[in-house]
Amino acid sequence: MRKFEDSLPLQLLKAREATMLFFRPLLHENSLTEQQWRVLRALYAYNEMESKELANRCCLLSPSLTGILKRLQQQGYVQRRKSEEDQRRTIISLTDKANELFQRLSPEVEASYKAFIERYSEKKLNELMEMLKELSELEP
Amino acid sequence: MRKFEDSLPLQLLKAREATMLFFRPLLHENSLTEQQWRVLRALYAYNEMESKELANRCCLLSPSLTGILKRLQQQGYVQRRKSEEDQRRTIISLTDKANELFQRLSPEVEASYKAFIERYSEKKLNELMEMLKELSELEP
DNA sequence: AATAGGTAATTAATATATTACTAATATCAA
DNA sequence: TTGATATTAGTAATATATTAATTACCTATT
Repeated sequence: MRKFEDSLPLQLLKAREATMLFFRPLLHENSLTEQQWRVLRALYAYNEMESKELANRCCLLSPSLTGILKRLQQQGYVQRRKSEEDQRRTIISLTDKANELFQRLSPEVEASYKAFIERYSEKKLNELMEMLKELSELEP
Repeated sequence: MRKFEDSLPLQLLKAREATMLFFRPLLHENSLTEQQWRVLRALYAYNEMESKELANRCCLLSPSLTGILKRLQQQGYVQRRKSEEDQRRTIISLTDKANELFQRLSPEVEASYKAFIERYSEKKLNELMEMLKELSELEP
């Protein structure tokens, strides 16, 4: 059988862990989890979204998202409202407080990204991103 | 700021998710979680290991590993013993039952791997693995 | 021998992941 | 319009992730 270290899922996990070492301290300083930041970032990029679309974009399952949103709402970062057309749907958006947080943090996140690129190389990053995107779209 | 979808951690997550679609059904049929299988696989490859080394190889933190081992032990798949030289260390090994499970499953896992390669291409997989391994070794 | 400092594993507390299930609403065919 | 079916969000239960704190043991120094 394939060697243990030659498992693609394991290497994807390790690569992600190594990458997050560049960003985690910054998030941690601001009392944000990875997932919370992912949600804030998606909402900032798309203004507002239904819960389901948000989950898809953030690669989260809806029970996870429910809890994440509950805590983000408690901290005053997001608000929910029901869709007019379809009462099943919830629409999520950022508060002003969240927009301020985002604008304060985003330059630092970009700086971390820059530090990452200096260690890894921009060319390799672009190649890697291409391969990952192709892989993401694969279906069994 | 960088586009939301151009986040490397997000793409690593999505790529891993897409990859796991090829393997998860098989594990699920056998009532194993990803993490449990990762631990079994590492122990099969290295015969026995201290808890700390096992955690490192599997990319798990020790509190997670504690719970995973507890459940694997309850199901009769692993056994623990204290190290003779250093009473702080625990040495983990597979039971016969686990070795049998592993030998029964590994051909099916390899078959899933083959199915994956047919959809993604072996050449790309090798290139991707190289880039991931290099990334894994990166330090901030 | 006694103590200070370090390490390995675990526990505690909280956040998230995963699967199964439920409640409410929407859609569509009969 | 009703009744079967599908969809969305959420709940419940269990497994794992994460950080902090604890316990037991080791090591070196005094």
